[in-house]
Amino acid sequence: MITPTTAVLRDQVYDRLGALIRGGHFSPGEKITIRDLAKNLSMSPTPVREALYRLISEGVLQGEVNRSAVVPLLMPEQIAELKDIRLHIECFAAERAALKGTPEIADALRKTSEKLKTARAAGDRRTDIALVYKFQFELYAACSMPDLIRIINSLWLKTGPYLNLLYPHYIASISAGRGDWRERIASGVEKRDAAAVAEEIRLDIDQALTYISSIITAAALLNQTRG
Amino acid sequence: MITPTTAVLRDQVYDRLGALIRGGHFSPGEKITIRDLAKNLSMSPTPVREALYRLISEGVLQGEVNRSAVVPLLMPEQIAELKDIRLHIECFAAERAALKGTPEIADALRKTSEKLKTARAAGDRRTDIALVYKFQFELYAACSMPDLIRIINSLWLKTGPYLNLLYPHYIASISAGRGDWRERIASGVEKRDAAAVAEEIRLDIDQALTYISSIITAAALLNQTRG
DNA sequence: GATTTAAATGATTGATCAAAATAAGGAAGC
DNA sequence: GCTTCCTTATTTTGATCAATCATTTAAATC
Repeated sequence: MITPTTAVLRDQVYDRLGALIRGGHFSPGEKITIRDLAKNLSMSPTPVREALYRLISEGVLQGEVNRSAVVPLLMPEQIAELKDIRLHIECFAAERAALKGTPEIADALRKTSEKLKTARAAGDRRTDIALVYKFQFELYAACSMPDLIRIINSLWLKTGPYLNLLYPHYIASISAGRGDWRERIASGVEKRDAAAVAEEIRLDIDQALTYISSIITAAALLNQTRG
Repeated sequence: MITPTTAVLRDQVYDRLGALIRGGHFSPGEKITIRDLAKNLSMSPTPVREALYRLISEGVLQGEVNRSAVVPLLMPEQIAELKDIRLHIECFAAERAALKGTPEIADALRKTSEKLKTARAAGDRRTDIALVYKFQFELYAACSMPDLIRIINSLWLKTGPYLNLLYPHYIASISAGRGDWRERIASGVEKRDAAAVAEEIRLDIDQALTYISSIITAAALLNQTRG
């Protein structure tokens, strides 16, 4: 997992918060205050504020001027935008990664995929989500484009708070419907079949974000009815 | 509007630095120190450090731990990566923008293009570069995808320090060779011809960054010879 | 040229300021 | 009498600053 223990406090905060957000530990609409977080992490407010500033500047968190940071409540249109962007950028990264694929990378992907199956079978959602992230970024890292990885990372942080919506129904239906698509990615990397790898990524992003969008829409309708 | 300047100092610093970087006012390899900049801007080091942190986290500036920020010296491979990413993302944005095009947007683009011609004819490089930026982001803004705009903005900041290399030779040869391509973009937006608009953007990015890359390579060879 | 010392510089802290959210109180209206 | 709304005071909280600490660069000395 990508958690380099940097000496610099603000980066530590950024990494830890990022892991929490990616893991779906924050709910949309949740408020994050500098002082509370600083107290929890036993440090002064400054590094915490700097980490939050970075997340806000990336659009991961939302922050009005002189106000707390909040996890954004995304509308279906914003989910659609994220889907659109992720489809283009991640399929691109997946293609490039596949073209530079090696047996070693394919093995690493298979190993991660196996661990993921184990965690999923055990119902360990935390590990599950972490390994989903690990698998995909092991793939993307193969394209050796750090600027691109950074962009994708930021996009994943934006979808992070909504990942919980996928469990358990969507996840179950997917493993029933699409079979072992991570294995197909691994073998695609082995064979350097860029189109096949990109197509698997495309399906994953498309289906997952479509599902999330429908849940959000349904919830909005329900709230409207309630009043 | 009374004060278009953001109330928050760190954002002011970020905006000002960003404008300077985009305008090519910083040279690759140039060092930026917090205290100097803070003194120049008459403020304490804190907001300056936060703005620099943001630029570093975006990959616009380079910063080792506990070291000053420097404008990165890009190798040809890194320019190639930037070109690759920009080609994919900006062509995507251009297509979407064209699909949502209106006569008003086309008019605005034409107006900016005319101003650009005037500045270029007058040899006003500063205005020239600013208007090149304005034109392209007026186009991209039409797609109404704020997350995408943010990504492209960060990519432009990375190429900013190398824009000066395009003047005056490349700029002259382009206006001779490709004619009024910005007018073709404007009319493409009018006709909602996504493919045509994307193709013009593709050519622009491809040619400009290929040129920059060749200049860097040539300069590196020269330095090597000198020893 | 290597080692030690001094200066420069970034990171972190705690204090202070300002703005916003919240709580409290009271007046007006039903 | 009760509620509602507005005003005011208190508290919370973010931004900024200045001081301190730690590290790195440079300067100086041997």
